[in-house]
Amino acid sequence: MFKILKQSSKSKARLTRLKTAHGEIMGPFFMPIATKAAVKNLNPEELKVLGAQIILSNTYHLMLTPGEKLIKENGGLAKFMNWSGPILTDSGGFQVFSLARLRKITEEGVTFSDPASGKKYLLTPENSMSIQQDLGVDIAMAFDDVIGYPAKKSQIKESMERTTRWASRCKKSHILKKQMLFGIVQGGTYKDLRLRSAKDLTDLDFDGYAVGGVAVGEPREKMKDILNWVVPILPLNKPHYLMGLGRPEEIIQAVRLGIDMFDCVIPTREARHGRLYLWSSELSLRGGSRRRPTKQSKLLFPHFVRGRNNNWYKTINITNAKYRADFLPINNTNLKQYSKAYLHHLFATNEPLAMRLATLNNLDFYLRLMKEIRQQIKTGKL
RNA sequence: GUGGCCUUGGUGAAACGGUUAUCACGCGAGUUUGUGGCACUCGCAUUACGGGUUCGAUUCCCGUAGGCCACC
Repeated sequence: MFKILKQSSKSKARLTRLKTAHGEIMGPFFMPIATKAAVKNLNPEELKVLGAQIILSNTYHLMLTPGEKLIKENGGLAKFMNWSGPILTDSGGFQVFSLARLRKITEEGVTFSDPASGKKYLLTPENSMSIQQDLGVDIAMAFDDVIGYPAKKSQIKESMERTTRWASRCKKSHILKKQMLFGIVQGGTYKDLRLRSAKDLTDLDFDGYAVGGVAVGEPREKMKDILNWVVPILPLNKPHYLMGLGRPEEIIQAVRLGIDMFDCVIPTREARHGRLYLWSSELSLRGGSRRRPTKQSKLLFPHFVRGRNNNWYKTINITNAKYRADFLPINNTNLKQYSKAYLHHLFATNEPLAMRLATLNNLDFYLRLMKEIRQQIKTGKL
């Protein structure tokens, strides 16, 4: 099911292959986010072309609309949305923490009301499992209790221990054999809590392990500490998933610390606000100095393994006035045929195509980044 | 031609003669980490022009320019 094809000698990075019911995934990999059964502005065919191997969707959103039963009736989430590859769903633990109103946590589960309708719902480890099994996804996540930062250690401990008890209940009610189930390590920024959580979850024997409760307001440097504590005591022969992260340099750092899987709203959400992720090598390509395609492909992938700085990529805000008359291509990969000035205009006039092109750019960047990471592990550079 | 009303950022509107001229949109620049496209932060004005009264004028008076309405 899960195989490590190569272990880096320079770091804890590994080149991996994960077999799922809907196909194989080469890791480390990034999952574009399709919260409500759609990656915003793109269709599944385009995701394939971009190189997406798997997408992430949400228990919380789909149970509210259209309801998991309807999707089950339609043959499962993949068929419902016409995506032929693997899907991972989040359990709803994070969403009831970040989105729901009037959240009440008890040992049984979480009651909350949907801000849109006002209706009350109950999410428990058992029905989170049931919903994810109805959706028929390849990877289900255990229902966890997420807590923000800062919080008292006693509260973090309580939520971590509850997460472990819930994980055990998830295990018991998970009967769909072809679906993998991942546990989620909690414990905030405390080493003893993180270690406890990781150990207890390992004892429950999951198909993969996620590090959760990161990027919930804690200082950024803490992430490295957390991964340094947790990853070494997770089973080596299981996938390691860092939930919700992150920026390109954070992903590379996490890969070095042994993480195989990522998801993040950054590329798609920021695209909708006009922020584009670009390779620095592309920005230095000025009009006039045309290069041959063969040389260009080398230029696109900088040796980001060297040095600590992040100047191998840049972000620009295409809505900035300085792009009004910038007739250079948006990028030199999948959007060479459109100029920055055109995209600037699309944002200025609020054309739907604006978000679409920006999303195509950012996902191309993220998925190429992952491809490059795999290549560099393969060739011993990372 | 005569009389009346009017002129405040890019746009539309506020401000009894009294702090740094307010609000919305727009524009300019940011924030965004297991997704609302939401939201938030910061910046953007010689109050049409020229005079006068006053301790102090967007506010009161006179003139000029421009706009709207009515009448001959």
